[in-house]
Amino acid sequence: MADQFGLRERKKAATKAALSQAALRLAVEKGGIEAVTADEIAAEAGVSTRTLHNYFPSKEAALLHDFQELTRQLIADLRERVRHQPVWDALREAAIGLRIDERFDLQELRCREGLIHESPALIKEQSGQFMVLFSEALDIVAEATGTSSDDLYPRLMLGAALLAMKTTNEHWLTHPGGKTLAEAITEGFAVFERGVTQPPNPSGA
Amino acid sequence: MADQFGLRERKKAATKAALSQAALRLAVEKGGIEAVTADEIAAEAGVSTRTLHNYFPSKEAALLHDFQELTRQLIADLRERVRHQPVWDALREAAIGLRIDERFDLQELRCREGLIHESPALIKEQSGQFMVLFSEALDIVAEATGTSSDDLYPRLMLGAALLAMKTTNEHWLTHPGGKTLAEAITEGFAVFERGVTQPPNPSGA
DNA sequence: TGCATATTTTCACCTCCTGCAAATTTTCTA
DNA sequence: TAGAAAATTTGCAGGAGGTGAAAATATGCA
Repeated sequence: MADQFGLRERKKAATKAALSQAALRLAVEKGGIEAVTADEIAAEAGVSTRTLHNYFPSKEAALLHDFQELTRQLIADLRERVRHQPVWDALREAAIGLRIDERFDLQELRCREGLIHESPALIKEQSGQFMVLFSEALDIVAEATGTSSDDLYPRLMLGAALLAMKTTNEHWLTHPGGKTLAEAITEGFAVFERGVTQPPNPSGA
Repeated sequence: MADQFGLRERKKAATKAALSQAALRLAVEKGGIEAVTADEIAAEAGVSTRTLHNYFPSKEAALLHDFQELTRQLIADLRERVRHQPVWDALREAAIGLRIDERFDLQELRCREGLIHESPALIKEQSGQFMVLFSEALDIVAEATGTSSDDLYPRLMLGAALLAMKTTNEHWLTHPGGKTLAEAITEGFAVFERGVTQPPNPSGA
């Protein structure tokens, strides 16, 4: 944990990013991650295959590196927010607070989204990461609501929040309808606030 | 599609079941699916390794065979129900209609649940299957609500329903609190009907 | 029964991923 | 700054997963 910004840590971060970029580049080029081997990705990034697997457990994980990073931030932010906010608000604002629209290249995100959508392996990897996120966040949510992580309610609430976040992000990315991402997320969460059986509000898509 | 009940089809179903059972048995025995090889499962079921992969793409898929079957039934049932029911009700009643509590051995389900919970590979496999289920059901939901499957709302509603189904099933299985499964599912769905920010009703867990 | 069809098996092959130890690089310290 | 100490990268070997193709076997039907 020390050395947060030492040269060593920065080089490692750079290598990770290079591997992730290489995976994305090659996958787009060849029309699917399954058409790319781990060897090719490593070569493209200028490291050995073994090094790729030192950083990532699989080529799919390499491609999803940014998401991994986002979940880390989400968890950290959430942990702070629940100290002075109702959990649901904390979840929504933490989702908005990621500022995906401002911090990432949308073209690149859309590429990745397309690749994921087409690849069973990537879908599984992403889903797996979401489950990890769910587990970690569940402890936070349960504690913040004074319930147990064994209870049904915190699971449903957290699940709804992650669902809203993922769904609205993807939808906004592929169907940008003049709204900002923050607005889209807010609307997505609102659906669960007023009850899913309530018809969507007039201004919503 | 012909020969629905021919000897051939029944033998294939039996082999599939045998493989699935073998996978479960061995995984429980060795304390995790990762401790079991595809070869062992095939041997236990009395077929060649290649045959295992003719039936299932992976040993994880073999272990989750029952769930695969359940999703097929859910889709079929849902397709019928939306013809004469509001979508949300159709989703809830289709979930209840699976009658998991009556048709499966609970001990066995709990074993599987435990194995899944412990294994990243199984979590991914199950999540992947859920995404397939989501895709197929989405077309049904979108059409039934007169919306497009590109729209945000049907995705959120369906997602909420699947989340409620999965979460309540798991919770009921591991924390049977005197309620029937149908009651538990109904309560899970109710959370999304009244809005997740509403406190759980007095009688709920 | 004997032919047509479907299933199972064998086999070769590629890729993924991990452990381990050697080699290399970076950092620290005297 | 030289050299020790620590961390990173690499090569290598090997187990396991998974697929294509063709041979072998089993099944269904006229």
